Amino acid sequence: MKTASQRKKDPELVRRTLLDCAMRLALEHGPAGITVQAVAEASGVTKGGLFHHFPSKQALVEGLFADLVEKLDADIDAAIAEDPWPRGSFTRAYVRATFDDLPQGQGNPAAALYVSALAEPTVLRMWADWFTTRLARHRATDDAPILEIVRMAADGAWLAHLMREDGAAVPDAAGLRERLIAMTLTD
Amino acid sequence: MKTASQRKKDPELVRRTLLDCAMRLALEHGPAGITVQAVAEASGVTKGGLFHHFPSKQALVEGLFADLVEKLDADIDAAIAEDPWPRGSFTRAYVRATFDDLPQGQGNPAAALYVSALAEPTVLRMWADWFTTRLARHRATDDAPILEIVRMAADGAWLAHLMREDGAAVPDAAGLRERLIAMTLTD
DNA sequence: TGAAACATACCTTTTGGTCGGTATGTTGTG
DNA sequence: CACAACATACCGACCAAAAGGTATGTTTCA
Repeated sequence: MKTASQRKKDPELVRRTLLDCAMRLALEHGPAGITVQAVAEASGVTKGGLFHHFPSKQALVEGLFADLVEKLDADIDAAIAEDPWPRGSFTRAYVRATFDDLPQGQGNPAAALYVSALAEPTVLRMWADWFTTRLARHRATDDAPILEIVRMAADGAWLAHLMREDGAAVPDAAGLRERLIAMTLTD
Repeated sequence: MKTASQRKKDPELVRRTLLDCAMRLALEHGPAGITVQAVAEASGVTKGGLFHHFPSKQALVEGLFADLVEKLDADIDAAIAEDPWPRGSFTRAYVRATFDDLPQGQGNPAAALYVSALAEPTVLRMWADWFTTRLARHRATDDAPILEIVRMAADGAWLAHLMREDGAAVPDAAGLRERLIAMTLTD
């Protein structure tokens, strides 16, 4: 059986390319930058090709969102698994997942998450649902008000990162990260 | 001289109505909801009328942003004036301005600020400029890392508020507010 | 009366989306 | 193994609607 990369047509790769380009466009030009034309063109595919993979633009945005959430989920779970201290483990993982993606040159999944969510009201509700679900799961270890503040500060961090049009990282992001993590341990 | 409210035609009021409706639409349907057609219609004015007040859509969004920033500036300055303690006074004012607008039924200026900024890249830069300017002005009193964290947490607060499609307030927003303000004083 | 404050009508481009066709695979059958 | 039969992946042209914007009226106030 040939691997996907050896075949001439590789729909899985095209799909991923479409999602990647959609994310790039969202980060570069805001939510309005996600147009089927632009995404298809950037992916080297025609509009018809795009609509073969995603039945509508909303499905595309939802697919992008699902993709990013999946990655975020994996990152968080991995970070929790490595954390020996139960209390605040989810909050620390959330902070780590947010900041680790931050300085990467062109791709900031956490920021793209919000940008895509703001593009479609449907996705905004999906985002809210993910949050409440995940919070409920870790209520036993991450219910303290201080931890909530830390998580909100992490959100504010990539928001600040969004405002820098040049890819310049937030000054002393690493120090900020450590400080936030430390706040989850002094409880 | 008649006051504005007594005259039949009141361009100043129309202008404000346009900006208010633009904000409402941005909060309800995201950045994409702010179209000249929708804004004009919601304001009881035709497109031509809107283009009389704002030469372009970008000018409208920039006007909305300027309006919100002006209000935010006033709120912050007022809060600082009432604050007897210099250290962290700006951060406390920022927290207060953010949270006081939060539970209001339909208008959340802080959230609208970001939503409008995301609509046009130009406005995003204006937003960043305002932030750096304001930060530079209060560097003497609000430069501590803890204060930065508090401000970022405030940003995260209205972000959480954005996700609740129903106007329901964030649970225990008041408690959160007090806790954040307390954090600026334990330095 | 003349300038400001609007309305009406129209234009261009872009938007998301459809539809028929074609090339490329995959699968079943002798 | 070969070859039909089918399914998948994609292209290209077209479409109706909505987008932002303009040009020319008509009304209202000072």
